[in-house]
Amino acid sequence: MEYNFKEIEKKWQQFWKDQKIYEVDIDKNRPKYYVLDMFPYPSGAGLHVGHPLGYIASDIFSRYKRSSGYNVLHPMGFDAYGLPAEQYAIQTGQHPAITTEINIKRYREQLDKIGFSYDWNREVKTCDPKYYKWTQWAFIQMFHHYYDNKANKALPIKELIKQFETSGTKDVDAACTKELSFTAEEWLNMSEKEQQEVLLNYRIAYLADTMVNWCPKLGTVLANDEVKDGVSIRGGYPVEQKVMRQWSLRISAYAERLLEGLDTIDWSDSLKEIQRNWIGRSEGAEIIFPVKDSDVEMKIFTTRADTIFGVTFMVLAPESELVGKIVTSEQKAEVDKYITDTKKRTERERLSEVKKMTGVFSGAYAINPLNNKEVPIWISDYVLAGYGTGAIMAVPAHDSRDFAFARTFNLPIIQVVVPEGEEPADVSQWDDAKDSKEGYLINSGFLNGLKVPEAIERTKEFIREKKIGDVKVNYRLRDAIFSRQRYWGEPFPVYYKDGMPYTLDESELPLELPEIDKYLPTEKGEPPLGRAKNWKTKDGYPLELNTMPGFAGSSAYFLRYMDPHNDQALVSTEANQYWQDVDLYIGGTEHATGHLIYARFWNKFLYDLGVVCKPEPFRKLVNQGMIQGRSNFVYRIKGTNTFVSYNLKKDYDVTPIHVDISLVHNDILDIEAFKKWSPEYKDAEFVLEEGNKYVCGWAVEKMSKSMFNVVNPDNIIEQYGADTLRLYEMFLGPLEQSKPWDTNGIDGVHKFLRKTWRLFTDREGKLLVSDDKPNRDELKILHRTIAKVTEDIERFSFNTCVSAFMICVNQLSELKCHKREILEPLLILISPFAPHITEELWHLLGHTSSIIDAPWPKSDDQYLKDDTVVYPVSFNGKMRFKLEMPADAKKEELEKAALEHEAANKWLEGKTVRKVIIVPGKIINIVVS
RNA sequence: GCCCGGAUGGUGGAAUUGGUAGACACGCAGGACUUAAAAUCCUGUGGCCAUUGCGGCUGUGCGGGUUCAAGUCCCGCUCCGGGUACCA
Repeated sequence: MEYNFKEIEKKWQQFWKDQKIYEVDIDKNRPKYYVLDMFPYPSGAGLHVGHPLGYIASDIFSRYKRSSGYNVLHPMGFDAYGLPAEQYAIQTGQHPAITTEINIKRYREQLDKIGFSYDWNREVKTCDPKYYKWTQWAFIQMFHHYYDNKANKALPIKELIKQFETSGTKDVDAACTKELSFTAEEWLNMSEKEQQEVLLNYRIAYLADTMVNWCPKLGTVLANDEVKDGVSIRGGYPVEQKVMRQWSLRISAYAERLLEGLDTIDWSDSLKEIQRNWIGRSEGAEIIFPVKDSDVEMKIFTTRADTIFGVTFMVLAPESELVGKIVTSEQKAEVDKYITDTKKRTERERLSEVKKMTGVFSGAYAINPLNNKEVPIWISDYVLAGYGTGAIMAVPAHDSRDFAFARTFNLPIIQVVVPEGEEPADVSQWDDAKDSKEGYLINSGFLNGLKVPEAIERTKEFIREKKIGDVKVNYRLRDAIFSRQRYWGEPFPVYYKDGMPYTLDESELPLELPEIDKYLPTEKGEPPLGRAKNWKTKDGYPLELNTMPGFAGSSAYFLRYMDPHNDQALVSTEANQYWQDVDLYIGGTEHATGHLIYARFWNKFLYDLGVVCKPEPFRKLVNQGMIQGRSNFVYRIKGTNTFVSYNLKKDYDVTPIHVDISLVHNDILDIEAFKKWSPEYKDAEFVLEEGNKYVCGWAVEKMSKSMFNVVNPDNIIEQYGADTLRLYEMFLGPLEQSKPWDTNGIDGVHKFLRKTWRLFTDREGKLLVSDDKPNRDELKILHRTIAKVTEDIERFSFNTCVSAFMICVNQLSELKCHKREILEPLLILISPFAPHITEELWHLLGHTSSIIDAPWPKSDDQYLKDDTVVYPVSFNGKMRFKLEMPADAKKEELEKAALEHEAANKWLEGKTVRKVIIVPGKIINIVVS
């Protein structure tokens, strides 16, 4: 009987399902281990071979941990809300819930065929009301909490109200949108509406007028991580800046904790670095510059307070509130025009014209508090309203943007830092600002002669003494815009009374997404929910029309898996205490600045509330590399329907066109199939090369439908089986590396499985396995494999595990070893990688329970050591011959044996031995000259 | 620009702490079995030179260095990939 993967895989997948093998529960007698995959967004295209890479790795690890005695939680679900389903709904009128359900079903079928050990009983879908009830619940909690900087955690907003009632803002130190100042009396005299407005300034989930990324084409605002290079990540549509009243989450309050937490978790350095950059902590000073002939003060943030004597002008962001207060009547017209002009520029235009400086003089002057000099205040969009105070002191000599601005508008430049080993230079000769990280100060009054770090300290002291500013830490991380003007997302549990937002009572959750007639904004320009009939509370108050963004549903799903059917809480204390946190999270690095920040924030908030017991949700995180596609091209001669083969194309003017890789084998085009592929090519003609072949070009690109290079796992499974797919994806190379999909090596791993099979049965299907005692050689092969594979799984080196299996099976085949004592442990080792074939053989050996619960074999040291060591003997570092010696040979014996070996003569002749280096068990190196 | 990765045969890759570079697999070449094919098995396979034999030289992107010994460590570059960018 040959290895029949089709029958075997179907049979055992059914068995696992029937026996509920993968369902887990709290078991206090066993340690827990939580292995999580980033759940997929179920797109219409289905899974391609890139998706399962991480899933296979995590599945191997889960099975390995389970076999090692852990109670393993390994769940899966679907990130089911999102833009593509809604865009599709707009085009077809089909309800996104229907397409989403169809796509999920297809994903599920594809996943099931690969043989994953998911506990599907714990499946979550973010669009399921039973699930999003808890997304809404968390939002309500955020609405009713504020961030207390003294306690350094979220506290109930009731506490803040109490403080307002007794002492106003006097002792309040809370994260807020705008610094407010009022007395208890003033607070008590405010109307309810005014009080609510004040509270929004402190709530962790708050509504405020903020500068947002507005994408007209998608008809919605986007968060910072959803925009790149001035266009939306989904769809690539232009994005502009606009002030809108939007929900935001005060994630910036957690910036420091999000940064510090990185030091406590086991993530790749690159991922941590991306998050650190995104959080963007910078230490500096806030300094107040009074405005001349006015009581307005200009507060600026700088990391280089020491260069303050080099300030020759100030710059305000066009959006800054100060602009209106300081602009002089003579300059007003010009300033207004500039502001209108900058508003019209899209984010993309701003970015593409980085080098071109624009700006306008405000007419006002600021006074440098250190030397009392007057400097002009300019307005320019190179200063961002959202960072720091939206105003800067410009030091053109040492900042290239300020330098460019000064040159454009002919403003003076004063050098204040001279780099080590240089002389003060003539600034008019410079073509860029001078680096000022190291050096000493000049033209700087009391700072003259000081080194940069000393000067920074002195300036800070001075600022504090004179009370003209303060030392301050700034973060780049902005609050997360949380509203989307979209249909297919979680509704906010919010209604409006007198224009102010209030949350629904928890008992009214979930607030279900209503049906609407069209998935488009209303005529009045309201979001799609404006079309819903009766979209109001039972008391008649209108409900929020925005929905939540994609990251809402994925921010706490890892907690829900711990207790997915609980309708009383997001997660019970008992379940959370047991499962605690994710021990291993595998997923792509593309979520570094989105999901992985939001989820950490969300978790920390719940930690502050005492809902969860761990401050960090993902203890270890491994990024799997991308599997890229290998695309093929045909070359059409411009203006014709004639295609020219790859090696002849240089003689023609051609356009490369992607061709579906299923029409190409080893880069040779199947011409007939190509003609049938599209009516456009029915009458195509071809210029062929030698052998009448049409050779295609190729490139490694992203795997995507539009490139016609998608490889579907179902086809591979059909041809080779799931076990081969699993092994091959691992064999391809290190998990974390990106690599193009190429089926060239797949025969090798398939052959390996057949070879493994043949250790157990002969051609007729008769079991060959015997109960004979294994000899030392066989035990050595086994135990070395156990040691190697165990170690390699622990360090996520799955590709080397596969080669270790191959070596082991090759050696056992050579020895014709069919002994149970060897083969049984070997099966267990292979089972996490190839669960189906090993389950079949396991049962053939007479077992009746699943191999997944067979205890992981332990290697025995006595088989790992050899009695002898084959020493490489080198002369001056070059290996010349090998010498077999007893493992316990002394250094002197080794030296003697090496020097007396006959092969050594040749290398010793006419030379003097200077030194002999012996590393026992490793190497002998003889230094001669 | 800045930050982080990476570069090893025809190909994917291995070498975990500085200690035999190229494991394992693909591909290729030759052979066995077979009427034939498939399947399977065996041999060879970095380059150059010598092949009558032992063998020798060279070789991990480039240039230098440390060391008895460097793919691995240090310095300087080149190229590729990723992140980020008027962040003061």
